Amino acid sequence: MGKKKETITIYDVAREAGVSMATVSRVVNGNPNVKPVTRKKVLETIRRMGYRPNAVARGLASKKTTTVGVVIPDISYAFFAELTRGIEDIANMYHYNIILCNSDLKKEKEMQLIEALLEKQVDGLLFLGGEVTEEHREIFSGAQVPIVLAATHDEVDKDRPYVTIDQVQAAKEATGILIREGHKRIGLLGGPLTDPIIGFPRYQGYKEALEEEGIPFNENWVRLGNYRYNSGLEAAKELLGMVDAPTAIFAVNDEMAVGAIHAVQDRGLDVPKDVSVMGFDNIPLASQVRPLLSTVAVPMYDIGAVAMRLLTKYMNDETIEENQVVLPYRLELADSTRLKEL
Amino acid sequence: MGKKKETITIYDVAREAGVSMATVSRVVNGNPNVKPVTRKKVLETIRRMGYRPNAVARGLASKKTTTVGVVIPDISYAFFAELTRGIEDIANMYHYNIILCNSDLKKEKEMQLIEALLEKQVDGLLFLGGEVTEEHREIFSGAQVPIVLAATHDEVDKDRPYVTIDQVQAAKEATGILIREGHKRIGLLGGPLTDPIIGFPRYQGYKEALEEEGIPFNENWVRLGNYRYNSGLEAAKELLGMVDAPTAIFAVNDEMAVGAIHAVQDRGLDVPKDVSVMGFDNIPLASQVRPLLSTVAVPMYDIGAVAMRLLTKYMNDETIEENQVVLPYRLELADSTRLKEL
DNA sequence: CTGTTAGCGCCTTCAT
DNA sequence: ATGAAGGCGCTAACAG
Repeated sequence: MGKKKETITIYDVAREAGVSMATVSRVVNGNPNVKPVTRKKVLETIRRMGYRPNAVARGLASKKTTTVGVVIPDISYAFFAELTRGIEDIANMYHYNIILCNSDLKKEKEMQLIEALLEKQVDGLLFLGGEVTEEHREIFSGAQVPIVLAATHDEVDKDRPYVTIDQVQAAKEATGILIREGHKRIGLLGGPLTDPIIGFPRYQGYKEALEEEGIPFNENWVRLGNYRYNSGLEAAKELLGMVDAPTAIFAVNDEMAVGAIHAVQDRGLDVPKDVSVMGFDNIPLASQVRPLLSTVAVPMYDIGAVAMRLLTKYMNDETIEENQVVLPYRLELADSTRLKEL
Repeated sequence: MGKKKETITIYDVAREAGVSMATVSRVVNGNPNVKPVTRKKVLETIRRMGYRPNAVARGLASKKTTTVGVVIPDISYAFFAELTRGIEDIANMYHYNIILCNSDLKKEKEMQLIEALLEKQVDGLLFLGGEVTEEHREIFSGAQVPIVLAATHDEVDKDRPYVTIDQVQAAKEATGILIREGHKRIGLLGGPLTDPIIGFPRYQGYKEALEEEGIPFNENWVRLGNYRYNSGLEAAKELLGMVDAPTAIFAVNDEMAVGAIHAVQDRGLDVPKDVSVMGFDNIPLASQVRPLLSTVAVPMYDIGAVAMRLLTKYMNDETIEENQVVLPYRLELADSTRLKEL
């Protein structure tokens, strides 16, 4: 493990090949200004000596690391794992590597991570999923590299690039499905209302849908969870235990929605006959449950991919036409609701 | 975005603070050999100037990047996401960052990624989940940094550090549960038998369990999938359609197991009354299904955490007592099987 | 405790 | 098409 063999440098290769460092450097970097014969010779001695370019040295000299930082709430959430896959695929395609950091949505940790990433001279930064506060804006603006938000946006800095979906509208439409099924008592399994990215907007959409259709809004039918299965299960249990229990439940994410389905079933009731359930996100779980979950299909992979692509444009000084992208979502009506057509 | 402000270096700070670069460096790195007054002064001008250390330069000079490479099959698999979380947490604890790469188990891509990671001078490497071939051994042995395997091991190089579980034994015990429930016709939803890490060993365990108990092994009850939900669903459908259909199914991972549960239910049968189902891994999905899935609880997070911890020991030249760790697993008997006690 | 001095390995003009 | 030389920003002896 980790034998300290003498590291062989570009200089060694140059000497061995009878050329200068500059020439070796050119060959390594695919600079066309090298006579084919020379190139061949260098390439050969590189292989023979087992030379491996030192990207750190290159980074110092060229001021580019071909590495981008990714700050994400929690990779063990299916939603973010999917998104990260999109990021990594595109990064890989453009020959970037990603340094992945979990923030757990802790502001202090986020700051720390961003700082560390910038010290490591990443060529760009992707910030996912959390609220963008004044402190964020401060450190962002002090960065000398492009920063793109994914699955979130900045309420204040209207110029900050981002890629996301229209949360309010999607939640509104999802709720609308339940309304059009004829439900009057529609429960909400929400996230923290202090969460300006997911929790609040989706709650907002729910409320707006009710208002628009003149359906009474009942505070008691709103339960706030933490986006996890168990919180959905428990909250739904409470809802179903009420005398005027809801006949439909809109959960602001799929995990909670599946929890709700099971709460209904555990009570001996049927989904969607007795209670309709609508989710949000369309993580794999949505199609790994019975009945199949109706949900808002969020293009998770694409959000990551598009955000990363946008970042590469910044990093390469390409002209960018649209730096704030709102991706389309789609209602995926399956078996946990009764309406099958939009 | 990315304003090219003049980068301020350690030299600028030194000049401004009226000390030498060395002193600033000492302060930045927490070297105790600095008079408190001096330290304070330096710290102050650092803050005032907004100096941010350049980790790339530091890496070149110190030959340490405090970054480790992680090659993983696919972050969108719950199993690996969980594992990665363990890795990242420990990495973070020891002030390392991780460069995450998805290999999709493609050997060529793996080689490429490892090469790139080594060029980036990672201080160590974690290789997850795939087969270790001769080519792997070659590049591993050429690396000047420690490399540890997680959730896999090397059949040939008996010294290569790893952290995993006893796949065969676990599969054997899982199958044993089904046998002790009285089943004689036990189906297997396996992975590719060419996969020496998961597919084959778990198949092996299944077979051994049958043999030991004198239960007939029937080729027809063995279906190989790709570890995904749908492949489990489809394969189970086939099994259930047979005239001598199995009365119990052992799936070598949870996704396929849940697919099997649904295949049974979609057929109007009951789990576990008509068919028992046993999974493997204990990903969150196992407890987000009805009936709750009985499974082999693999300490995914711990595998990642322990592997990373082991790697830090190598990187810091700590004495390490055990460099090949076989973590314990646990049978988690829930509602998809009938046996409740071991 | 603090300063001086070499590099670390490579890129990048600038000559040739 | 190729070589020479000066950094990139920081760490690490080595003096003092």
